[in-house]
Amino acid sequence: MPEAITQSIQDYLKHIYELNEHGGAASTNDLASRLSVAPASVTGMLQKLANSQPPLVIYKKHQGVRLTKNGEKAALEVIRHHRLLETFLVKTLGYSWDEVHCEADKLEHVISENFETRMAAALGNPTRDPHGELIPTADLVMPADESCPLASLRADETATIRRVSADDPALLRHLHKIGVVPEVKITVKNYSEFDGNLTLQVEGQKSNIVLGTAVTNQVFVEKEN
Amino acid sequence: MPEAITQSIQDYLKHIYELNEHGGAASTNDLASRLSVAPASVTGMLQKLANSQPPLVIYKKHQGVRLTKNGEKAALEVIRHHRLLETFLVKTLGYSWDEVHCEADKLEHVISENFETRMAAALGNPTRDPHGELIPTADLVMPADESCPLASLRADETATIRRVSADDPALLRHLHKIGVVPEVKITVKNYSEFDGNLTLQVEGQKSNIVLGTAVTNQVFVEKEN
DNA sequence: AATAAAATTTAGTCTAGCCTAAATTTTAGA
DNA sequence: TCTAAAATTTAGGCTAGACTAAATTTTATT
Ligand SMILES: [Mn+2]
Ligand SMILES: [Mn+2]
Ligand SMILES: [Mn+2]
Ligand SMILES: [Mn+2]
Repeated sequence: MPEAITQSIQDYLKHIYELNEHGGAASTNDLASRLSVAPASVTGMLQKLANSQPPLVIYKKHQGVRLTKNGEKAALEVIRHHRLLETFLVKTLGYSWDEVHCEADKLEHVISENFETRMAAALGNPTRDPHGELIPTADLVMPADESCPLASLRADETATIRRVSADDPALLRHLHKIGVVPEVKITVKNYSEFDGNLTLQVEGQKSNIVLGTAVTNQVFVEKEN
Repeated sequence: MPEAITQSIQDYLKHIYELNEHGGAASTNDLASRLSVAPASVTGMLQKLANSQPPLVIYKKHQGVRLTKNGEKAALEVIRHHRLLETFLVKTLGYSWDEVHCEADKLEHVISENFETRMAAALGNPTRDPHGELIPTADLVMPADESCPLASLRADETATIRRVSADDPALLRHLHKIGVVPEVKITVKNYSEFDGNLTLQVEGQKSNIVLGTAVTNQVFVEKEN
């Protein structure tokens, strides 16, 4: 009797996936703040997910959680929905890339497999969403990500922007305005060792721009080979 | 402090609206069967809706409920979402008219006003959904319905099909196959006073068809003037 | 290694929305 | 008009998923 994967559980799994990608295990507090829920509530849910049949996470007290294979599949299902929806909203309904996140966050739990399939086909089975994030395949495999943080580049390096890992609509609008969007080529003109600022030449833009690490850590690029 | 209109409440209001349209007040049992919920649960919810601030229904024990103006607006909001979504699914994602109901029933609670507006614009502000049902306007007014049941026609009368008020996918597929869909002209060739069967000539179809009252009561037409 | 701070868990509550069983009210038929 | 059936309401309970406050464990700092 596999227990129902509710909307709430889908949100937990999605955020655990994203936290697992970077650091190792996902901590109670990180989950609480991402989910806007009290830490005690997270503990309760993690215990439930760990004891569900089949288990969706591996949980050891005070040491955070990791997804099991089952939990990962369920997470990738939601993430695929989310990223396909974002793409669909932009391409089909003319949303801008700073508006789509909220809408997709609600729709992702509600669409059927039929909807997913039709949407993917209508979009030509895209591999990235409007922010450049990779879309898990229909059989729920996350493609390998070859990109590195823009912050890690130094003077004279050239690279192509692949993805912007930011939710903040104001930042997204700003980046769009200065041309910092996926598939655009950039060249680092200067690196400041004091504050980590990068001076960039952006393909298609007249003047150079300077970005701090708060921004350059959220932009991911692939270096020229 | 206007209380939150949850997904569950939206479903209650939508079904109360539809029951109010036909008979007068909506009964506990009718609501229970439409919502697939125990009658006792309906009673509990009706009391809550009647006591909410502002009240969404007028409820007198043992006499069913009617929507208040506030309740009607909330119901029309959901119905507008539902019918626009059905239209969108057919026009944009290639769904057939027998598939859309389930999907729209989930999405109707989740889309934003932004989504609604963009969708309506993309579709050219349609006035009817794929089944011919009228779509409430953006300011939540339900257009007047001029149609009457096909079952009320008699021999030699000619009419245009306006809407098909059926959920059953199998029936919808059948009607589609025999060309009984909105905006098609039909002529009654024969009425059988014994079983109420109608023999119809359907515009664009080679041979006549015979339909029983179980079907002709769900098809609505406008007579030739 | 000791201790203060931070993170996490436990314990106890709450609410929405459902349920069943029993009681009551309405309605229809003789 | 009486009575049986149908409809509805009341009473009492349950579960998911949240919360707060208090207890405990881990981590960081001296
Ligand atoms: Mn899917
Ligand atoms: Mn995205
Ligand atoms: Mn609306
Ligand atoms: Mn419809």
